[in-house]
Amino acid sequence: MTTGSDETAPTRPTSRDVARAAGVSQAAVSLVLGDKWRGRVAEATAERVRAAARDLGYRPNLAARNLRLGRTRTALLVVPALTNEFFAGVYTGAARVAAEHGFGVVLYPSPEGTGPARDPFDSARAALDGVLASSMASDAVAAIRGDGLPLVMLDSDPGETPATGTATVNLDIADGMRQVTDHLLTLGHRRFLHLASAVSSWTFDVRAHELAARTAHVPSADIRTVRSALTVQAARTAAHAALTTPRPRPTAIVCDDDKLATGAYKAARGLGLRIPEDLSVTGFDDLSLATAVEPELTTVRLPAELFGERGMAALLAVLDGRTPETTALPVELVIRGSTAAPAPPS
Amino acid sequence: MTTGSDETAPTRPTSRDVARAAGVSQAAVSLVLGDKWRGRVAEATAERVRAAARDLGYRPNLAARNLRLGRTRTALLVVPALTNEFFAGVYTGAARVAAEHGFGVVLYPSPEGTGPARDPFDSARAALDGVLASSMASDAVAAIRGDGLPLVMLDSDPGETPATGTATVNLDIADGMRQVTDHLLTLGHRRFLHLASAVSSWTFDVRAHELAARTAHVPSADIRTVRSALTVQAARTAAHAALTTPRPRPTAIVCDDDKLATGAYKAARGLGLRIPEDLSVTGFDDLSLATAVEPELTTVRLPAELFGERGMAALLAVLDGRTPETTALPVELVIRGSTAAPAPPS
DNA sequence: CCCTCGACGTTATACGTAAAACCTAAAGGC
DNA sequence: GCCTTTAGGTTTTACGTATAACGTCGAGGG
Repeated sequence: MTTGSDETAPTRPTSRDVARAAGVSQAAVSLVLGDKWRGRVAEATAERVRAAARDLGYRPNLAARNLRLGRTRTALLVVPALTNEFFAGVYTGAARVAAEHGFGVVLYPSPEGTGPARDPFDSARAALDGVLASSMASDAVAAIRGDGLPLVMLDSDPGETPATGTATVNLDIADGMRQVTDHLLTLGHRRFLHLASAVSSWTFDVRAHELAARTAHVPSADIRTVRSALTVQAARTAAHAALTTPRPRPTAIVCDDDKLATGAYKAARGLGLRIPEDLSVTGFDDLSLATAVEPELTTVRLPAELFGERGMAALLAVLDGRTPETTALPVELVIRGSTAAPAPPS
Repeated sequence: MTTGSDETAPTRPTSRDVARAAGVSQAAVSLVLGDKWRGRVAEATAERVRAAARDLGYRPNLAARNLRLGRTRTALLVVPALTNEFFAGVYTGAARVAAEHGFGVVLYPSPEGTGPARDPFDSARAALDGVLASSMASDAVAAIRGDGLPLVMLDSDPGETPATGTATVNLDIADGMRQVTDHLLTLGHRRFLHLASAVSSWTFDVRAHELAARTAHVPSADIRTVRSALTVQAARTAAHAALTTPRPRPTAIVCDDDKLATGAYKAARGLGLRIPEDLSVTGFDDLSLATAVEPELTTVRLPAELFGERGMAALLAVLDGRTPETTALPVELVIRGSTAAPAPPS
């Protein structure tokens, strides 16, 4: 029924309404409310304007302001999944820095897995000034590149920075993996299973590369790799399959993130293996999951909020025409109960 | 250095540029690209326009469109925390329905805990048509109410629907809690610990009320309540404190959500209590955490995506001037390994 | 006494789009 | 032959804001 339309359309007041109420011109309202009235409008008049705005419940029309200014002071943060605590931290940091500069941050969780939806980015697109995107959400990023928006990639390959208006911010993933590998090597482990992410991106490629490089000059070191989707269930299945092949069983499972490690826990339990006596397990990210499982997980802590802060700072720099300096943020190995020396080959 | 400004400002092409390139008026471009050209523009001309738009890489200016149309086709989803898988599901459902109607959804994670930041909503505000808000993010909602935006509350008290342009969508939390309570009562439990959320909102109040109501007519039934922030660590501390008081130990812990239940697990383990032999534990939400812990958790599964779909449908109805019908969506008890009959009082 | 200058505003304009109102020419009806 | 209709567009306007450009009035200086 589109018939019943009330006549008193309660349309939101505009700056012109405020002007009428205060007995001034619309321009004066804009000056006062935009805090640019010093030496242009008398204090008494300004107060009258503010009072009128308050009375009418005036809220500026964002669309009009954005159109006039040619910018929106809004940035998009593209994340691979909403459930990831790590990206929650990234958001928090990014939002804080953005707010300090009068910017807002809007989230776009890239639809996972199910192939590229028809223009996966378009529906979420608010009017944006720039984009901060995780390298893990690569399918969504492609659509964004075409829009010519300033773009800062999170944890993408710093070597290739093709387009202008594009920058990269990184965590020192390589060093994190180095610390994990050295820790396990020092404990005496030689046979590794690498439970890797099925989605390929720089941040995961680095892990594999560093694990291989670090063990390359260790005699008798052996690495097997198995890939899995980034869920506990998928990891459990993948780990179970890998642990039941006839080959000599690995003494340590190195996982690309904590969810995968939790899957490894469940697979090990299912096979009657004790952690860490029969099998050491390491994770990556240090999510709350890492301390929820038993035993608590040895993993690599990432400075998520700082990462978000740096990313947003880089984006603001790009928007400002400056070139952001790019550094890799340090990460930290957290040793807990899931790693120990392997049982001697009896 | 704001001195170096390049002269070839690569400004985005407008519909007027497209018009020039295609040799038509700007209005014709708008008609063609807006798919309203049937019987108004010749097919050949339309094709010329589309080609020009493609060549120039034309993207319509959202701010201008929003201003012109007076609406943005964008809704805000206010969630209490980004890490919550439940709200990830809600988002997925809401985004799907929104997309079917040409709407986009933007997320606003209400800053948790640390008191109301200065206008917590303002910084994230894109130009919005309406808001979908969790009742758990109550502080942010207050700011939104003032803006006069159409608002649909998720899991808020359906009894009080004060403002116009406001509706409520609910899950049948009461029934979920009824099922939990009945399950435990049937197993023979009589002494309960209710590990409740420290943040108060309708969705949690219902749990407490139903637990009390359901056990009221059971002789010798006893309930103690302890509140905790919604994190594993806080829950562990709270549960530990409650389990070490001199009073007779409860045989079952009923938790307001799965995170709290995980905290209860850790507290129990720390005290040498076995689950479920010495202590039954129940959760709420059925997050992936529920199957990551050992033993897997008996909990209540919530139809998160359906909830998001219904919420967005209700918001779209309100925006359309219709009155959404309000129903409580069914929930389901999932019985796993964390509940069993209590040990006989030997 | 004229000119300048600062204080206090106002008027006018542009941002890019959508759509209502308008125009023109050719085809068709009677 | 004149009137109507229809296809195929164009001209114009409005959305609400920010700001550059422009007035105006009184005080003060020379």
